Amino acid sequence: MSLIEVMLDDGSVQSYVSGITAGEIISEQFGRKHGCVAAYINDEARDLSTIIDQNCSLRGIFSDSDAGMDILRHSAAHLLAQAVTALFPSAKPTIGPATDRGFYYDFANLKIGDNDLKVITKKMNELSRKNLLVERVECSEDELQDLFQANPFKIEIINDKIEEGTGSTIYRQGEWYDLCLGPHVPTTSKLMNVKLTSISSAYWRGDQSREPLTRIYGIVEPSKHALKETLRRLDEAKKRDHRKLGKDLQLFHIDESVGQGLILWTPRGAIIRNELQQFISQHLSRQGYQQVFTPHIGKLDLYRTSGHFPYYQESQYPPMIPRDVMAKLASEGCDCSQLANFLDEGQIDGYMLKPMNCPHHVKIYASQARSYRDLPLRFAEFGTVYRWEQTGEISGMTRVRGFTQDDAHLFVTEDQIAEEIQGCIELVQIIFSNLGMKDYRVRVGLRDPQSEKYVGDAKRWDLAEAACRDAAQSMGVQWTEEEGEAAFYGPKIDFVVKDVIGREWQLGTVQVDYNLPERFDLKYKGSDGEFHRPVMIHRAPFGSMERFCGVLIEHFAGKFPTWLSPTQVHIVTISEKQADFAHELTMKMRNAGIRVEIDDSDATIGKKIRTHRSLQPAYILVIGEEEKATNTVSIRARSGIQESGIPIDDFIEKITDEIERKMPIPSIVADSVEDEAK
RNA sequence: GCCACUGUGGCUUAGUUGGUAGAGCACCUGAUUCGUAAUCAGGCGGACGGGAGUUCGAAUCUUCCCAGUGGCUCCA
Repeated sequence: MSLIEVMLDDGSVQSYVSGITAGEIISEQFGRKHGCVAAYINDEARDLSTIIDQNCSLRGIFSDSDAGMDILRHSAAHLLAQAVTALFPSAKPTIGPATDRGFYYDFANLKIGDNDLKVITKKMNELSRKNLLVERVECSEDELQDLFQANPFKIEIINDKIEEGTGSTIYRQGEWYDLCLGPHVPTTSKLMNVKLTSISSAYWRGDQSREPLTRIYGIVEPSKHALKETLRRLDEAKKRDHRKLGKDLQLFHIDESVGQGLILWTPRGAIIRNELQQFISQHLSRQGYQQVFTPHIGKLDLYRTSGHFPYYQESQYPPMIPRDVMAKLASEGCDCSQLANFLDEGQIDGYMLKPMNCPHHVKIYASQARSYRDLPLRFAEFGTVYRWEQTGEISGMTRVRGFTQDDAHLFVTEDQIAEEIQGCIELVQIIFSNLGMKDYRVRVGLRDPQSEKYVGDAKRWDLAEAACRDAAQSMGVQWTEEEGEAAFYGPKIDFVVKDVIGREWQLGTVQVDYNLPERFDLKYKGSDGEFHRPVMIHRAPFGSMERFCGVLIEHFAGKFPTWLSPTQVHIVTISEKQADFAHELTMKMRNAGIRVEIDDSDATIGKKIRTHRSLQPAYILVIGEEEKATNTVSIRARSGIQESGIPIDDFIEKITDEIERKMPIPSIVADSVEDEAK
């Protein structure tokens, strides 16, 4: 019996009898309830059942770490597949990875509904309770072929992923086994606290031409308490979903008779949008932007030149063709496919809802002879664009078919690019920091070298991509490069944030474009007397007003800073006797530029508070006999904290200051304490 | 676009095996004038997303369309 030396994670080196398992060492170290799911052996993640027979380092992987949760989730996916195949023997498991919030498993040949989730969960719990040992088994390729012969998906993985003649491992729990590299939790009892959340679909290997699969999503936590907590958090997140809050707070409306993905900004929402636009406009004039206005439509030929119509037809609203042209075509017996051909070939022209503002701005540039002395030229417009998004993709305000970009196009010389990108990024950062949006990532979107969808030559692309990289680098924040995330005309720097349910949305964006100037043959006269080609920079710090507001609603959970609150102050009276005083007060505050709403109805004060707080004004002022007598107000913050006897002028001065300084949190009265309705 | 699920008055929602819809909030009216999360009473309002079908009879079954939700794919 030989001894081996193991270095533990506290740095100490202990001797053990060779042949001990990793799990046994961990149990010695942390006790039996160690909450450990696997271990790093020489920094490699392995099962707790791994036998230690030589000197090594050993570090437990606990379920409170990302790596630990990953293993727990992956194991839960196995348990899910075990339960599903037990209940639906014809279902064929394909793959089942962990995600950063839970896990899923994709099955072929499985048709289930929501009700089945309960049954499957029950089965999972039952299997979990059996405390099945999760065993790793090394198999040769032939053995694998044999074990999975009934499952063509697994066979495909074996054939594709496993090197000829090397074999791999399976994990076995009870009767069930799956092709897997592991590691996994030691027993199924670790997987008691699971919840299956939804059913959806996917395609085998993400390829629409391959088999459709049924995907089951779930979450798992190490303890009952943690599961409950996670479910509660998910529930909380749902409450701040902008689609719900948008309705509750009367910020926007989507009406099916207007159209899918078309936002109707209701008065309260319009205020928020307007404030944001005014806010950015200040910075635009400071940075030397010039405002322009352009129409919502343009001729097809314009978009033929820009490349939008030929390359992105399927994501645009269909063209509008003049009536007389239609009538003539009809009388000639023209069918739809001929019509499409005529449109493609440019034999007939029509109009299109603009998918982007740039062609219009390009035409403004081209409307005059430009000299290098004019550059950079910066044309800004809150321009509304229309895009034919796929039906299944449209969602709330974040993915829509008509939206307003806080757009601008900068026409610059090559050596102005870097500085101008800097200015654009500064705008985004001003917005984000002002609104306290810290949780975002920066992505430099590059072209996918495999794809044909991009316009322009490679040399230009290289230059533009280099410019974006340099700009990102000089920002001093973390950024990543992603191939295939470029616009079709150029690379870009995107600011990406997550919504409450974890979906990522691109907000601010800065894009470098060598192509449109080329396509439209834009020029400026240089100091050398020769014509040169300007470079365009597209940028939208908010991205789209719709998407930005959607994300912002969730960011603030509907509790906007005072300057953005649709109504900043709600005045409620205790009784009819203070009505006159309250109206005077309202007028006084409105004259000071404060958005005030008044309620002098005969409802009880409790009722009024309840009604008005649901609209989340920054402050509610309660006006009773005392306030009237002393010319003061009683302030109630969203937190429920109140302060009485504040002189009116005092309050007006403070709130005006708060609004002007765009304070992120109303702070005349403490807003920090939450007393959520039960 | 694909897969699954959902769709009842402005909002939230009940509606068992098919027999022509119940409620709360909101709204209106009356009473009440009451100090900080819902005063009391009465009333208006829906043929159940839309069309077609099965049936003596459908919100409840079938089918097509529309919209929403969760995903997939796609996102200039």
